[in-house]
Amino acid sequence: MSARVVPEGSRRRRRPTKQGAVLSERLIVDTALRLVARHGAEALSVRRLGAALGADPSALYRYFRNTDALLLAIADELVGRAQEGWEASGDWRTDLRVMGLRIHRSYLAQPQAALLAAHRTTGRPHETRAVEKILGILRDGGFPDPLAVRVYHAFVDQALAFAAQDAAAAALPRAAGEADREVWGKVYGRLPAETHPHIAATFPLLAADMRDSGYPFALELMLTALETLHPDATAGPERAHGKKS
Amino acid sequence: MSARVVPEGSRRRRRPTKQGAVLSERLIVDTALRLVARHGAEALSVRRLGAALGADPSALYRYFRNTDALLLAIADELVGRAQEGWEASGDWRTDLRVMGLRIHRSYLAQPQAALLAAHRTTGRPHETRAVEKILGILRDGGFPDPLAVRVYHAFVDQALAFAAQDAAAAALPRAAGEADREVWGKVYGRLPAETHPHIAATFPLLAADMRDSGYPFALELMLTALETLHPDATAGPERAHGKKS
DNA sequence: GACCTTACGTCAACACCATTGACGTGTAAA
DNA sequence: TTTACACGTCAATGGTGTTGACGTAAGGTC
Repeated sequence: MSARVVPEGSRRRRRPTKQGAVLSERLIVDTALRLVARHGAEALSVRRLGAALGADPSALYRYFRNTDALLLAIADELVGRAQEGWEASGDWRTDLRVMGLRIHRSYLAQPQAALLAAHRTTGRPHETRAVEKILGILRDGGFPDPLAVRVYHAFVDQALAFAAQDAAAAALPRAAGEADREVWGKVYGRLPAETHPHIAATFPLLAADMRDSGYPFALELMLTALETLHPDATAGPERAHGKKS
Repeated sequence: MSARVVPEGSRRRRRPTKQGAVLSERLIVDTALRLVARHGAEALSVRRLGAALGADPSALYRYFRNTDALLLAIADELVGRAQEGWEASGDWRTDLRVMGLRIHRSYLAQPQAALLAAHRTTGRPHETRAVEKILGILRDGGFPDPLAVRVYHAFVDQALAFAAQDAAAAALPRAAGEADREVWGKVYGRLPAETHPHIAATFPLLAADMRDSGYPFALELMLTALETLHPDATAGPERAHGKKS
């Protein structure tokens, strides 16, 4: 047994592999992300990652305790990427909308890792920074603390839940994903009006709508509702007052 | 190769296994659910399920083309359980609310299985019936078809996404789950106001709110927004100042 | 420049996984 | 009673994550 993993900070010996690669936590995470992006979620296995790195698969265990630890490292990277370059506009509607879509998009870019990350609380720097930002949008936007907190919770959970949901669809093995999509034509398209009148009546609309994620519309609905809950609900929309943060 | 699976309707020979079990689609799904409930999602493998049934693992392939088909059958069972005994009240707000909470609850009752199932489109009987019901609530409630379809999509995805999200938290290995919950006290509770002013200012509220699911509030927000979008919105609740989309 | 310690890449093995083709038994229909 | 074939079983294939043992070469020390 023994502790095979040496913490990244105290690494000193950097021995190249037989094929000449010099491994590092960073290189492994990046290679994994490239592998998934290029060949799909099911291509991410220890053996394949080893091959892509030009190293023996078991070498990875010198850097990560197990594949779970590797996926978490990848996930943390995603949280960071979602915030990269974001700046507050000062209008809470805009800021929430952009932040929600950013989270959703960034997770979708790496479905496999997203699935693992979306329901964990890591407490790592990227995550706390994101929490701080969203709370800031709401409090600076004029929501009183108790409401801001409830809204924060619903907003974040919804973004993460949809991200995971859509990521799961994207991470499905090719065959299973196609099967799911075919169900719409093969099953729902052929339900008779006698037994399923509502489906039969709206089928073309349904089939078209279900192709995309439901998140953008769900997000708009949430923003609409927040408009009515906001303390100055009577005031107009566009009013970028002084900002903060 | 060849078609090993005989459709459930036309089964005739029921030969007991060596250990005396008489297999059926129903028995297999029920056993799988029991297995998952008892030993966690990772205990669900063809081999273990075979053992639990008292049959050779490969016997399952006489009933399901592959493990994916089995998963879909499990998923549909959960959908069915969510609808059991439901009756329309005639008020679309009430009906949507009840339906959403039912789905959420039914999935949470089997967190491990829910995780495997919440992301799939099965096209099976229970699922189509649920789709028909929800579409019916919206169309009978007065939403015009194009809007009804969009709302249906957002509503269902929201319910399933939150269900999966909360199921995931409930299904986490005990150690990992506790670790995640501790993060709130150990990390978020100790962030200094200088670097994370918003978190520091609202921490007690945050820690309390994050203990429960965000779904009920998110669902209310969606219903509030739908009130605004509904054709006879003018009568609506107080401060819905003619927002349109 | 020689020596020592040990990090870390490699190898081989283990236990598990899903899936499939061939086989033969016993059931149910004729 | 006979016959056909449904379906449970067996064995094999090629995948997976993970680990213990091993040796080599890198880095620090003198």
